Amino acid sequence: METKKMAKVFKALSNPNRLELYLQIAKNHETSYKTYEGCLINDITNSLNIGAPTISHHMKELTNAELIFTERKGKYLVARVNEEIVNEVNELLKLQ
Amino acid sequence: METKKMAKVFKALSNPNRLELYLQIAKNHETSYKTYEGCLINDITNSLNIGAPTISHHMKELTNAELIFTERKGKYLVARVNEEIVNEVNELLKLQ
DNA sequence: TCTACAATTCGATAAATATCGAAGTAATGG
DNA sequence: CCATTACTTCGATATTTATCGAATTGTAGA
Repeated sequence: METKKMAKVFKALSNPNRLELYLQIAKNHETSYKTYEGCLINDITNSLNIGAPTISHHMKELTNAELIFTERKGKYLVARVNEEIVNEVNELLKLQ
Repeated sequence: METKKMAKVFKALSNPNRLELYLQIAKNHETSYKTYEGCLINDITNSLNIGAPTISHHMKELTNAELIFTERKGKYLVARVNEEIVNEVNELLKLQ
């Protein structure tokens, strides 16, 4: 991948609250690997110390960097990590 | 590592020019693994399309995020990646 | 249909940031 | 010493960004 796109991914992870948001989405990915339906954003909103508009903004950034996919389930928003791009990041940062 | 420190690392990599700078330092790390003395910043300055003051600023950001170590060799500045922190980043991003 | 809840949009604002040119420092080699 | 080269510091600026409150949209359930 080109540097510019990668930089965008890193920028998406560069804000503490947004990184926390991403990590919770990724964590949920792990814990419910088999029956994975996605992570409920509403749960995260209640645990992070920022308002809903800001969460919404951060979600857009993560989506825009293609780190996650989102989908509406009824009145809830669910998110899943984009494994492919995360693997690319890991490749880029791997030493030797 | 705490999220806040990690976010700082990602922020350091979030600018295209600075990411390029880091990647060149990391690449030099690979190619001269045995006899590694560090990467000459002057070579990079000539290959990137930004001025010396900006390079200097970016170097400070990378250093501040502890992604690299720098050392003066005569009139040149040399840099080496901080393997430890890069490994931590990889751990954090690893899926499952 | 009314209420409650989840999420988004909008507009505003304070803070951070990338970049530059000019001037300064420091080291090298004549 | 003097000139050259490498890098840093400073001050300025235009742009981006994180966050908020208020208002809005959308969904579910009574």
